[in-house]
Amino acid sequence: MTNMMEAAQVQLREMLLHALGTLVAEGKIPAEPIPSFKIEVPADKSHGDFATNIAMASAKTLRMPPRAIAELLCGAMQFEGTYFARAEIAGPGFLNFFLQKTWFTDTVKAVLHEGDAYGRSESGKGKRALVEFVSANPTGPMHVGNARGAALGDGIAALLEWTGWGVEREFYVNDAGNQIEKFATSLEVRYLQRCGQDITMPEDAYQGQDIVVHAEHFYEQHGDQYAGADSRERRDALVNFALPQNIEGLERDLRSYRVEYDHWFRESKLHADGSVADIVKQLTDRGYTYEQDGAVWFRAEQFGADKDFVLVRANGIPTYIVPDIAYHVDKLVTRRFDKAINVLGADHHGYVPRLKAALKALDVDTDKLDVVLMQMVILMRGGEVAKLSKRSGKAIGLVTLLEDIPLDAARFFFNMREANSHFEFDLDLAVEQSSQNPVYYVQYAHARICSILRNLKQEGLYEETDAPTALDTPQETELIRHLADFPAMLEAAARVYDPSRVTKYATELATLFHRFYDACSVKNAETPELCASRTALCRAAAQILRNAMSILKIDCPEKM
RNA sequence: GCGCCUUUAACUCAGUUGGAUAGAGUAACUGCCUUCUAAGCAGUAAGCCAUUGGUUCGAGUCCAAUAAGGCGCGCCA
Repeated sequence: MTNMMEAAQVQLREMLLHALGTLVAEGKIPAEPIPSFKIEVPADKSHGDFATNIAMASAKTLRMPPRAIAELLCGAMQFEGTYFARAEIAGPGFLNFFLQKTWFTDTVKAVLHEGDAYGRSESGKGKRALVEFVSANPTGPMHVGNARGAALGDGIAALLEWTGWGVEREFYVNDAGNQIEKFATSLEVRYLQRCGQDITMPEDAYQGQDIVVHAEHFYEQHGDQYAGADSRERRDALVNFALPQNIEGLERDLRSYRVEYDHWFRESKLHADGSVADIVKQLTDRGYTYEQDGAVWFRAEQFGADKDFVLVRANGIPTYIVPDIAYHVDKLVTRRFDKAINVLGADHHGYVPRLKAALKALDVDTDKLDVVLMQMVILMRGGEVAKLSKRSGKAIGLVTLLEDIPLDAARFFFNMREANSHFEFDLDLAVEQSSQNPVYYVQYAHARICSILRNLKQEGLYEETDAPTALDTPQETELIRHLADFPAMLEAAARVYDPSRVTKYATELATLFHRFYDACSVKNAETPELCASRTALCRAAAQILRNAMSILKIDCPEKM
């Protein structure tokens, strides 16, 4: 809850406004409305801890040179009892502010005091979000894109939880429709082939070995008793046999990837309870459909989509988008989520405006639906594109990927880049146990801290204080500044649905810690006070590393 | 043809709502362990931020056009 960055910023803004008021009252500057100005953290630390452009921004309305305004402000500001020690004027008229020690010690104190909860906020309090991700086709194994989607979706869900949202994770199971028919056809052919019939697999059916395995197992149980049966009966039996196994497999594989869903929502439910038919009826009742070439079309263009599209085929079967519309009505209207967040592959981007057009036509608030598009993953090994698992030689999917690389590496790597950027996944790097591997780099920082603390305890030097006193080397203050950034980083990451900010933050934190480690000895600190203060800082850094990694469900080992 | 995304060091990428001298890692080179984990740190070298124009005190960042690459525009999902 404590956000020291924000606290300092708010205080500084008040100080500036107060100083302006004083100057106006003294007649030193004209009484003009204050233009909007910014308080930011300068990139260059020699420019202080905070800087403002207020003098430059108000130069025009006050009809005074920026530096003159800056000097007046500087003189009128009251620093007593604040987090700030002093101000400097620099460059074209920047005002740079320097924090005083109490801010740094208070920051470490806050981290230690709040512990596992440090960084949590309540901006989403009282609101409920449904995060739908992966939703892989249950007719076969998950691919690499699903592995990225799983890490990403799970990270987004966690970020929302950390910012106070009530979050539910959901997997939409496409257990109905055309692809199930294709699944049935594929199973049927393999089964009949197993029964000795000479038929060939259609080209557009599923060619994978998993289908052959299902057919074999089915044959082991039932022999050729379905060989002469009615095709419909045979297909149903095959699907009822194989599909539940596949869905269980998805659950199992995702759980081993540390993803736990609250709901597995079945598409078949929407067909069975009439929701799908109801969508067509509602759109038709509202006059938003028309018939052409025997099919029912939706006037999507009228609602902002690029073109109209078919809802019901000439053969009477609805297209895939109708259950999808029903599904989103269910999320936002029936289940009343304040936000529905979908993680989708970028190849689906054309579909989003169409779905939104239909929802708009049904008076659903489409601002409640946010789609996170995820670009393709390219796997690289030895400088070349990799398609097959090194260990099993099978195509690399979510499961086979984890045969080749550690789970922590997969979850970290898939969250290194923001969703909307093509991702080149370096398989060699992910297995490498060295500093080049960012996962190890971060984990190593944590293990190193644990080692320091173990050593202190062993030598009887460990003192658990949460009130550090003297931390003022550059390595110490920069580390603390970064600790203070954690809550704001999480807030921003949650707002833009971007877990990659967490991996970037953690990597930077590890860097700052390693620098601190190199420059400042804890065990051999000059005074007991300094030793205790640095111990507190170490504990605070480790705490935040754990908090950050827990969001991504990555382990922080105590020994490496 | 229309739409979305991408373009920053040799390679992979950061770069907050426009701010001060554009940053990391890898690869190359140079240093630092009798001292808490060298899986680390410090340093050197490396840039026409794709191109052109615009907006303004100020642009890698915003706008427009162009170029290159990826993806999408089914009675597939």
